[in-house]
Amino acid sequence: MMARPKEFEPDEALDKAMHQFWAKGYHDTSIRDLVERTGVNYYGLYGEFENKRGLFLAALDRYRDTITAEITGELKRPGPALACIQRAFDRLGELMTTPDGRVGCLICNTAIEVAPYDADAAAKVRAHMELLQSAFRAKLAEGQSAGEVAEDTAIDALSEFLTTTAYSAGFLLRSGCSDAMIKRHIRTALSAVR
Amino acid sequence: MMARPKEFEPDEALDKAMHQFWAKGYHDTSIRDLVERTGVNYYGLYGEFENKRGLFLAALDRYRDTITAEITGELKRPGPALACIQRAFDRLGELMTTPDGRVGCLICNTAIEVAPYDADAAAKVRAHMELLQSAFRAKLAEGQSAGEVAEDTAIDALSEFLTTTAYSAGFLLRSGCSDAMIKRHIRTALSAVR
DNA sequence: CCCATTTCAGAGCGATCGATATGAAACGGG
DNA sequence: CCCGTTTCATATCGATCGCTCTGAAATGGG
Repeated sequence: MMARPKEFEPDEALDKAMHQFWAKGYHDTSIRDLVERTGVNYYGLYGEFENKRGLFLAALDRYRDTITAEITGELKRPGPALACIQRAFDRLGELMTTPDGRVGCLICNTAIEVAPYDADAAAKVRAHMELLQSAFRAKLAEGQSAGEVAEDTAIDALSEFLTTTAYSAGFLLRSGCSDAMIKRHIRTALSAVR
Repeated sequence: MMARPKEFEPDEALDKAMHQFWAKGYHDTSIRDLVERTGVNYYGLYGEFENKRGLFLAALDRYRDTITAEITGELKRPGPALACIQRAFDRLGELMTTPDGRVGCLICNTAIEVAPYDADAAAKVRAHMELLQSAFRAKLAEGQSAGEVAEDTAIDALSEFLTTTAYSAGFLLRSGCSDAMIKRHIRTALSAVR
């Protein structure tokens, strides 16, 4: 039997909630904020997700599947490894400013604010880092077999460094550092690997 | 005329409050938490500092004057610039783990959690970055006139990069990254400048 | 030895938190 | 065209928030 239909699209709602958490963090975002921003009422939110924390954890997954996917997408495109990696960092820089402002990276923010006291959030942060690292690693390995990355390059260490550098960029951007400063930081950091 | 004496030392109380904010962040620390941790009651806290936010801002200053002073102190000691800078990073790594755990850097945490929505906190974060940068810059200039740092080294750019790298370390430590991983990150980053 | 003054300990304030309960509204099946 | 079911919109819950107020306790001066 049919009944009254939902008036919201779960993915759209989750996307809006994600942006709210992204901009304001976990503790400074209230359920009322989420109801306002998503346009979904309490019943809908609590029915779709278990509670505030469940919605937050789902938002972290949504971030991985949309925002982070843009970064790893750049790394999966064909072409020279170094140029590709540079484009990934460029894209990263673009994605960290939204209509809400210079919000940085949701995973970075979560790592600082929530992860130390929430094992599930911490696990998602860690998984996210490994996802990013494996994307860098794959591209470097591809570049190596194509002969454009030196045979003796330590790919594991390098992909790890690229990952930590990407996270640093997210942190610095939200910190209020200028785009120019961040660009300099990344350029200097990447110069260590060429 | 005299009256009942205070039963707490303002600096001690501020120090304990600082550690609470350092570990738990601003929004997840309640006044009751602060009363418990400092051993100072509401009347004392609100008399000494204006309110929760005032106490927090005072804690940021306290952090600069105690913790950060340890880092800049290393940079002010005589000796070869590079070795000195390395020691400063070592000290930094030590200071970011406290009895509360791997708490990272209070200024980094504040930059992420509070600064985007609190102009005063943001100003303190910025001032802190410049403090650190000028300490690096002074040491590099000293090393340059001593002939151990190349004459054509761009000291401004380098001190800026050392600063952003130091902040990155604070971020990575709280993120749950292993000490080994952070050490590798710093070593790789610093290799860019030698 | 009382008194004015300050601090202490904690009760209590209105506001807001996350979460739930309630009644009206929107459907399709019989 | 009502009925069962689900969602919508919102009132409401107990708990906790930042903060203030209240009486008791602790001081030194007169």
